[in-house]
Amino acid sequence: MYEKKIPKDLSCGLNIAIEVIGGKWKANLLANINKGMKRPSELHKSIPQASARVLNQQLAELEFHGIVSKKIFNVLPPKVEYSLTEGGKDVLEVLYSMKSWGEGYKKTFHDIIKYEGEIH
Amino acid sequence: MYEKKIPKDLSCGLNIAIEVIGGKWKANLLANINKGMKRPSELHKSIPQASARVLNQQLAELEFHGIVSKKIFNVLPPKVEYSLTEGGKDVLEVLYSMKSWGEGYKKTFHDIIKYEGEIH
DNA sequence: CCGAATCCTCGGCGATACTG
DNA sequence: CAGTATCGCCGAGGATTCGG
Repeated sequence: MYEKKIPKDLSCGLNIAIEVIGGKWKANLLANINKGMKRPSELHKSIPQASARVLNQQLAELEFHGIVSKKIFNVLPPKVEYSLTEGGKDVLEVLYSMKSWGEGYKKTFHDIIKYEGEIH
Repeated sequence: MYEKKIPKDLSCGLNIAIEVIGGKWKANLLANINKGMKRPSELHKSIPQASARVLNQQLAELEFHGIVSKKIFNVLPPKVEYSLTEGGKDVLEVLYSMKSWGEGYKKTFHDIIKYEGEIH
């Protein structure tokens, strides 16, 4: 279910990082979980661009990789909460690094995107 | 050519980082360029899992976003070299962060993958 | 060697409906 | 509310060809 068809060189730490947190929405999910949004419906609200189904898949992979843990409450209506594992908290450093760079790059980026809009 | 269909919230630095360097092979390309592999054929050899065409697309996006610059030599046979721009060098910090985390996570990761192989 | 153009395949993802 | 199953579309990306 979680097999990747493309055999990357997984002896390199960079590739492992890409594999584990490089998914389309994984960094966002982790950031939101860290902010305290733990339930699937909350996460979906904060990332409406992706369907609940896809977010579930990404969360399942994160859980499989040991980055988040899933707690299921047997109540009605059902309740599920995700949280970062101890090991998962280490990836926050990576997220901070990405966010920090992105903030600094924001102006340049938006200038480029604006230009792109004009030539279209 | 470079438009993204999915409108993310681009006011967040994290999303910008994902947008610019989150492509499937971009981090690898940047790492290899930084290592001194500058020609398309070299890059393709170092990342044989992706076709030359796809690598070209990713490089074009990196160039469009101002992370790498492309130098074309008008000689026969043709010669092209990519290099990091001044601004592009800043992303190396992010790559280091990812690689560092990945190295630390390597053992756990491979244990999980191994287990996955067994249950298949 | 570089890369544009073409064709074609395949799987990611949305939509919907259903169960617990 | 959470999660699975099914269907169908669309586009990313591989393979190939050609031109410079």
